[in-house]
Amino acid sequence: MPSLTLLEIALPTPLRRRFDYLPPEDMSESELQRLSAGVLVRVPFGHQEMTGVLIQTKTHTDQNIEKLRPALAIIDQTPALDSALLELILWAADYYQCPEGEALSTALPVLLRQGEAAEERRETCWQLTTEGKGLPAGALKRSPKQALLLEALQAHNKLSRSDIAALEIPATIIKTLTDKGIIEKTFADETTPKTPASIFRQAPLTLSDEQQIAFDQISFGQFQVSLLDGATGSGKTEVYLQAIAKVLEHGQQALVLVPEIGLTPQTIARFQKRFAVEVAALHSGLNDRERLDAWLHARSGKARILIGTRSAIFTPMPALGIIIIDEEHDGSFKQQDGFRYSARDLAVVRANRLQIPLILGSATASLETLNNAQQGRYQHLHLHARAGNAKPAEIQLLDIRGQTLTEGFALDTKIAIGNEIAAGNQVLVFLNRRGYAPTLECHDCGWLANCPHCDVRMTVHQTPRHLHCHHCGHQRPVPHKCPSCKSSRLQPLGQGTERSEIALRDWFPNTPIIRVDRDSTRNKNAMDKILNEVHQGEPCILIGTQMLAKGHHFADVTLVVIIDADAGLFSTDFRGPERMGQLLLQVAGRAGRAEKSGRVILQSHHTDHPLVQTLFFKGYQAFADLILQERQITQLPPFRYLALLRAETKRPEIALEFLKLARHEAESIFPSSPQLNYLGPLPAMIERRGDRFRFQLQFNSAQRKPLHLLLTQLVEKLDANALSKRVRWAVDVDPSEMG
DNA sequence: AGCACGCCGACT
DNA sequence: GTCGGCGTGCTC
Repeated sequence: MPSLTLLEIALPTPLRRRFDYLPPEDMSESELQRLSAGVLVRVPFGHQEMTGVLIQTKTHTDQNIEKLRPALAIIDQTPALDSALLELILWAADYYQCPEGEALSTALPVLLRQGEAAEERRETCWQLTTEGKGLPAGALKRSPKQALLLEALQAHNKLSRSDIAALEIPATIIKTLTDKGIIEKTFADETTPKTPASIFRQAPLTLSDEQQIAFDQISFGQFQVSLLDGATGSGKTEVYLQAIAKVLEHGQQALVLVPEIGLTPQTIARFQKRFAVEVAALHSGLNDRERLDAWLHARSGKARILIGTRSAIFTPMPALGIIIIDEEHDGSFKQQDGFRYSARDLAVVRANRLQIPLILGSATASLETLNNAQQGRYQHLHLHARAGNAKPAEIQLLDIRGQTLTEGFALDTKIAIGNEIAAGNQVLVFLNRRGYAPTLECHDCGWLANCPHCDVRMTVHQTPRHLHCHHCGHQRPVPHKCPSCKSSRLQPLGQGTERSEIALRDWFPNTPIIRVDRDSTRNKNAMDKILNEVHQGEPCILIGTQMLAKGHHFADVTLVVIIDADAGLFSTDFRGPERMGQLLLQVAGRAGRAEKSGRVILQSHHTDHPLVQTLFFKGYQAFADLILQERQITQLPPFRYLALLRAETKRPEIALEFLKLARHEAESIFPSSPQLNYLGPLPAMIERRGDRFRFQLQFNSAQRKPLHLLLTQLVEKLDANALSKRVRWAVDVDPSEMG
């Protein structure tokens, strides 16, 4: 008698264990033998049904065999995840102390999780119905667009959605003709992908000497991490493109990760213009079906290049030959909830396992990466020259201590903006705070508009006029009278982009003022419209948040104004100064990119602060070295390894009690020592958020290994404790935000 | 996490 | 009389 085969499955629950199932009832023994890890399985779970990932088949279970239920179905015989990727995800779940099932489900496209078959969709097309075919040429004359579509279909038999769009026929016409019974939906013919004669659509550029030297240092076919260090416009992208060309020539695939706001149609177009191979993109603008399609194309090898944001690091690519991470210092590579992984760090692991090169590009590399380069673990490649012979911008630190500011602008700043506009140039004003003003204050009693659910002030917004909490989303009307003293003298306090926009409009009534922040670009295509307008090159003033600093090129901007260079200098988060430096340099880099030379004005109350001085007069490397020295003294990353145990509850005592227990347990596993020590429980930076009180316990270790060991044992202990069920808690390994 | 079951307050 | 509040218990 053959021994019973059981399925060990990881399910998307926070429960840190796997579940055993009997095979589906209709499954034959031979089919069962062929099952491999990574296959998706539909199973009953409690009163629900869910999709899990098969980890292995086995013959023994520690459960009562009577309790096992049969799985419902194997979704697809071919594994959704190949074994290398499955192992990477399981490794990451362990490293980040995240339940396996949760990690696996973050890594899988939503549709697969919902039980959809992992099949490529055939493109929908439209064709003429029998009735439609009976229509004479030149019919439907009264509607030119309808006639055009009819004519096109008479000529081409089948047209896809994009074919029709290319004829400038709106989607409503498709619906009208479908309703009239003239056309009908069908599928595209199965096309065999044609192998392009050349991988190039456009010949590669000739590399500069510096680019060539950098490129020559990249070794293919083996594990190697390169920090490609060069300012915006120094030609990093050309090095990426040629490195990609190299792996494509070997029949391999390339994975490119970019920051969340960096994945614009222009970015994708840049790769498509160069290469004649299929380029797939994974970004937040896609719907679930489009995501699955891009994912499937990468997995089948049809797509040779995949460009994506953070989660694209988990895409199966059977012939991956290189990983490139652009703007590697960007915070969006670390997920901030659920499975708190760092795509950049996992890229190092993935590249190492596959023995392929990884390129980390940045002009303002993270201190972790810089330190790795200094220690010789990564090679450090430099690109100094700015493309097109552009001169570096001239930096002016404007000391605003004691100066009268109108709407946040010093008089000199205002004059400089006016001069630049008069000379026919464009100006960029950077203020990293959206809304009209950070809060509302009562001039008579000092009342401040606090959020009823969080320990933060509510931001005043002007259009539409309301108070908005940027932490929980709570909104309310702006009061006419002070709720505390009934005074009507309520005034907005501080400066936001909306307010600066209004002030600039008032001062420069004949110049277009273009605001760029999350509010002004909320609508689809809003950003494209803005970019088009700016690229016309007419004089204008751009005012916006960090959205302006990342990714977009404004060739005609000759003056960059930074309203408040001090934000971040004294932040509670130890990474504040590092982030400030990266952001300021990025903004400053927007000036003078073309023939025109640029100028940057930084308004600051701390022009003589050593970090500010170093950053602007000695450069980023010196600035980074200064911070690194500090980090070494204060025992912080990258010299030490951190983890946080975060806990939140509606009643503060419970979260606090939970963390006290956690600390006690931690002490009993590893007594606190200089090698591995504990801090807390402490209240989070914003103690109450969305009506929940938040606390955290900090772990600081000289090495990764003991910290990981401690966390694993601690989580197990906590999981077994009843208190843990009454608390929303999570471990954050290598946290990027300490709040 | 979901989702059930289970025992106490204000309303169609 | 019910609808529904969230406490707690379970999921192979």
